[in-house]
Amino acid sequence: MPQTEKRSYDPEAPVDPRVETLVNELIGRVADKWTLLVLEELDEHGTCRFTRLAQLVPGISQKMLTQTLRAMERDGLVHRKVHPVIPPKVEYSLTALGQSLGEAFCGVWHWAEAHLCEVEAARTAFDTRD
Amino acid sequence: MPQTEKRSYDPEAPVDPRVETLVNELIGRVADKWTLLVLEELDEHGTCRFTRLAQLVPGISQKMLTQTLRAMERDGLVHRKVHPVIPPKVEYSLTALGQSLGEAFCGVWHWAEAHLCEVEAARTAFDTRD
DNA sequence: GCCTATACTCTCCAAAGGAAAGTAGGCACC
DNA sequence: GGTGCCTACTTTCCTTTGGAGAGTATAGGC
Repeated sequence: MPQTEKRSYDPEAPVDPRVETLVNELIGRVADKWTLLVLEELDEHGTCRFTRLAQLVPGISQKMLTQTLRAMERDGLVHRKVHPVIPPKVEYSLTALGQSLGEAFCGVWHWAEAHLCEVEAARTAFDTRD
Repeated sequence: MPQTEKRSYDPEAPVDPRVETLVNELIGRVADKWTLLVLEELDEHGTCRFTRLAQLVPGISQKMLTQTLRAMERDGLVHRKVHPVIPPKVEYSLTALGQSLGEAFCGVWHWAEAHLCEVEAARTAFDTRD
């Protein structure tokens, strides 16, 4: 079966190559393991503080959490609210843009839940075959 | 505004923590920059050979292309057809599972195209503010 | 004076990733 | 018969990224 259509959206797209490059860069930036996991926890739990997020995201190091949050803030995905108190209090929350990305990734979570067994079956088949 | 619902799908989910862990692992595996880019090119161009993919995916090294394709094959996302001829000929194509993942990521491509300008604006704002 | 709590920041080391050269093996050309 | 080509990888070497754990600054409580 050949491709019936190139993509399921935007069928008449000639797509400017510069735009395609930029989109590829953005995907490379945003399709990061930690970004995705942080996005999900913020989407699920709402506003969170640093240490809460560190507990929620399984296996992330403090360094990566800081870096990921900074990058997401730079991209306009999260809002960082600093309360100037002692001890320091910083709250992170999703912006509207971040929430829209979360919704866009919804389909992927769905897919992962739905096809978990298939993937595992494919893995064991691959491992035993070789 | 508090969270009106925890996720936009599966509102009554208590979600087995073991499943959640597995899903997280799978997301971490699949939400990789190179996996995503390879998936898109295979989705867009259909069956491709190794060197063709290397040209299509901007900036990938041969080692990463090999590793990514192997991992995707192991996960049942791509099919690897070897023609025993000289010079060697190997064709890669998406399986049904791979195509379903491509469709799931559709929303993310959509999002990236739609919000590119917002992200760039947020970046320049962040960079000049600091 | 000392301890605590918080959000980082720094240092050191291991793992991942990129560039470029090497490999296998039949085939065409000289 | 030797040389080089073609493709899909490997291998090697080196840079960058990422993780573990300790350190920093600050003010209030004991």
